[in-house]
Amino acid sequence: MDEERIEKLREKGIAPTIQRLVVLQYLEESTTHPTVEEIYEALKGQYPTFSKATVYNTLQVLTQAGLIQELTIEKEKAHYDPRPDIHHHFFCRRCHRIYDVEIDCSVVKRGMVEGHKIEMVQAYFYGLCARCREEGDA
Amino acid sequence: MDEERIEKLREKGIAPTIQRLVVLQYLEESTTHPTVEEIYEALKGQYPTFSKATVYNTLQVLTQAGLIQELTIEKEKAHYDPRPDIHHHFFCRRCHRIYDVEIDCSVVKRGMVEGHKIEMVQAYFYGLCARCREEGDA
DNA sequence: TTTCAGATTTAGAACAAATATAAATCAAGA
DNA sequence: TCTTGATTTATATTTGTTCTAAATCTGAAA
Repeated sequence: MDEERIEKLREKGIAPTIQRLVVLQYLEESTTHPTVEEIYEALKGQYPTFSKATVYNTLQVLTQAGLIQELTIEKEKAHYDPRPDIHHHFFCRRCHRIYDVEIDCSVVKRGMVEGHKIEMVQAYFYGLCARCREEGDA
Repeated sequence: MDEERIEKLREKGIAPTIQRLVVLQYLEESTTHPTVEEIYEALKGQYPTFSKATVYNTLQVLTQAGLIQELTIEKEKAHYDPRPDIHHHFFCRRCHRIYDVEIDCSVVKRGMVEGHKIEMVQAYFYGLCARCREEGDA
């Protein structure tokens, strides 16, 4: 069950502690791009002594290892995405949902822009999502 | 001299106070995408009672009016760009300079992605800039 | 087993950017 | 000149994040 995740961490030289496995699992099973707060709130029930500092530590370790990625789509707080590969995101100003968005960008593929070497990309679209557009107006 | 800027603010219904004109002028004459701190430090000398709160207020007013734009390219602090139109940015991990980047993106032009209506776009490239690449290695 | 060393977790303090508040100041019209 | 509303200002507060140091865990060595 956790075997895959354990292996994933081991490959990156990260000790597969319970806390790390639990955070990674939660993130992998989520589709909402949760914040630290949301992850912490969701998990503290199951693991009484679970600390918010651990969530911060773990997300940093996983991000640096390239297993997940951090989104700064909201100025106030970071969101986390279980997919580490380059893809884009849409933020709905009405419902605040964050959607993955697949765009085939030649600049990204080339890995260069105006002489600068691209190592990472974050592209954020803001507006009204399909769901909210159907529901109400504005 | 300030006539243009005064007119710019008036058109948006913003009272052209000295503080606002000064912040806008500083931003328009800069190419570094400065932070609140940098703007405040640069201007407080000339205007003794100038307050950091005013910088925050002013940048918010100008951003909402669509006269400038806010960049969340660094997680810790916001940067400001005198150009309100959609264009992209490159952040150098070595020198921390922020470059404007012009990309002709069909998705942006279309104004839609996967059914979502795009109202704003922020695209950030991270890596090693041309200047730093020439200089040293890594 | 027991001991030890290093890594990890934890709680809480500290920090920094940003926002909120409330008083002071300013500007324009009556 | 007076009044009113907007703006600025200094300061307090909030909030997400990082830092710190003690506690805990884990695995290897004795």
